[in-house]
Amino acid sequence: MYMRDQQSCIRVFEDQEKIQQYTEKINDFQPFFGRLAQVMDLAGNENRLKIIYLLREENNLCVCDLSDILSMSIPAVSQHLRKLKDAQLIQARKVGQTVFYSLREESSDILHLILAHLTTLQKSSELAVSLS
Amino acid sequence: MYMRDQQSCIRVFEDQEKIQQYTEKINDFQPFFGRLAQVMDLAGNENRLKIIYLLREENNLCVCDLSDILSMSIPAVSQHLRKLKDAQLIQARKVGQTVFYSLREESSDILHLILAHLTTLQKSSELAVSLS
DNA sequence: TAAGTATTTAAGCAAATGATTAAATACGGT
DNA sequence: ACCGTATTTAATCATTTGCTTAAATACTTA
Repeated sequence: MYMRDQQSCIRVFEDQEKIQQYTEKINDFQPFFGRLAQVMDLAGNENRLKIIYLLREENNLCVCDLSDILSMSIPAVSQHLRKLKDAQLIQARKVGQTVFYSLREESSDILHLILAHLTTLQKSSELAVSLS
Repeated sequence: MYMRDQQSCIRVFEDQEKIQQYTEKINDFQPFFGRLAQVMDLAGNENRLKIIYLLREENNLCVCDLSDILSMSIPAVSQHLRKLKDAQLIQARKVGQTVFYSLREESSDILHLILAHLTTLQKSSELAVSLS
């Protein structure tokens, strides 16, 4: 009498073909899922999301500005900016001793969708307020 | 001679008014940032992103199906599903001893934008392949 | 070249994450 | 009632995250 592997699926009624089809699809588009998940993960931190938002609103903010607006320490902001830069979502431009950050034009398409969505939410919220 | 707080900003040339304006804006829309970051964070895990994608393609998949397709252990899948359910992004329907999961209609708007974007990437990728 | 300012980097740490394994629960058929 | 199947839950653990503090770097100006 052998011990069954409790961790795997046993069910009889499964659409083996459909499973196979999706397995392939997932594999084929693996790079998309990887990059997309990376961007979402970065935007999934509230402070980082705010940074992204602010950089879109005002395209040249320095570390100090972000620190003031978000009430975060300078190193904390700097470390978030580094991650965003490593992922090619933002770029830095140094002027004197000040470093201005901005969104990269070629940053992820999905980032622009997200930002556009945020703006939509804001607009509709402002409308609601102005009507009340 | 007092010790200056190295952690805060000192600069003279700052647009105090702009800083103030954005500080308020960020505060006003805090709930949006919170929810949006939550959704992005959930979608920011590659396996979870794939689960979301699959649930959109095939609206009734059980834990076993997802486990098979993604080559993940059943408990791992189950725990991801729990997080998505807690965040109101998906729902469960029990039939016998099988639990079918599906995207909630009222799930986040941004989730649909993201999925639509994924589909777009796929389509253009398939087109590229078919032309080559 | 010394002092001040803006930023980055490094080290340390508490908390969160995502998996694994084992046990519990729920339901169906015999 | 018992056994098998589907799923969840709990305990555990290594890894990652995001902050803090302190030190290093870079640039400006007196």
